[in-house]
Amino acid sequence: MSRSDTTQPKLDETDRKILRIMQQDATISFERLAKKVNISKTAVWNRIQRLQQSGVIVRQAAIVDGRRAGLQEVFFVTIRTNSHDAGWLENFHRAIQEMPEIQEAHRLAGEIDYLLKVRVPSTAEFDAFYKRLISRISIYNVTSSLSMEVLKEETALPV
Amino acid sequence: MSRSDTTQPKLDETDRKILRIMQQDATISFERLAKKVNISKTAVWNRIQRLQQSGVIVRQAAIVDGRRAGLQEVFFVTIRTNSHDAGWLENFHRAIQEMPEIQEAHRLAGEIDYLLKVRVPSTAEFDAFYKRLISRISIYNVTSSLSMEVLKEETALPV
DNA sequence: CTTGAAAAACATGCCGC
DNA sequence: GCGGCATGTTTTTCAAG
Repeated sequence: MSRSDTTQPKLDETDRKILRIMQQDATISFERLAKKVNISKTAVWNRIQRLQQSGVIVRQAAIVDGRRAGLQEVFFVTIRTNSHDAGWLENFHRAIQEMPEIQEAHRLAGEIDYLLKVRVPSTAEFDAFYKRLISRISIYNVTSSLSMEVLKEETALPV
Repeated sequence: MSRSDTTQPKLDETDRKILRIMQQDATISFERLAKKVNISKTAVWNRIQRLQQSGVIVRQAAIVDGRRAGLQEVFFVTIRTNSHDAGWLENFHRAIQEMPEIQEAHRLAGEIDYLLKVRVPSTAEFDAFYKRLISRISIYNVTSSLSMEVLKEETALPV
């Protein structure tokens, strides 16, 4: 199952401190990080190594401001479907992975089957995206909601 | 307004290449990055400096796997309200910023007023969060949907 | 924009405790 | 587990074409 392939390494408070700091600034040197969490440089190095190998730290990345990078609009797309066969699913999964405008895709419990977060340069571009989406997959019911205002968009997790 | 305080620096194709690479791996050295985008090390350095100062690159951060870090569950919370006065808004905004479980918050056009993405260790923890939320703000209608499966969760934007 | 140089800061691995 | 030392690498600034 999609939920079971994730082993959970035990994290102590020092690990979580390291994660909190590195989620805000991954350019910090081992030396300064070591001082902040009150262990040696070597120990910090070993812990980060372990956190990376166990997949807790996925990667270190530049966080880009969507609006300033020319991607002004965020839409949320809810999808209800009636075809739940394997072929439809595979097709749907492939479409999601292949369409870079789709930033997030979740299968939900309840009324709505799927929720997508979509980021595009403009509402006109969203319309083009929408047409491409519905031409690729058969959908029973779709609704698209424009985000008028982003109140919070936080990449750092509360570890 | 909340949408107009974002100036948009012009980005050329080299800038976008740099952003694409650094969104995947910010630990790359200037030298290797320079080779990849076919300009000099110094030029890369200057561009990155400019991208950071103009706010296109917000920061460089460790990307953490929520499940492996002990945050197993994702919920989406839709909110409809009937009180739109300034006091309610301020209170709501403060609650959103202060509750670290809330990773994203959007004001939507249409039926739903607000959409929250909430990340918690367990469904029990979500229940506790939910009670805290509705005790802080008066809400006309709320629905919470559990994400059964994360099909895609991409921090890199398609610049 | 480029090359090249140079100092300071840093990463990395090894050593003995 | 720890601290320190040694090596090579990287960052950052600067000069000059």
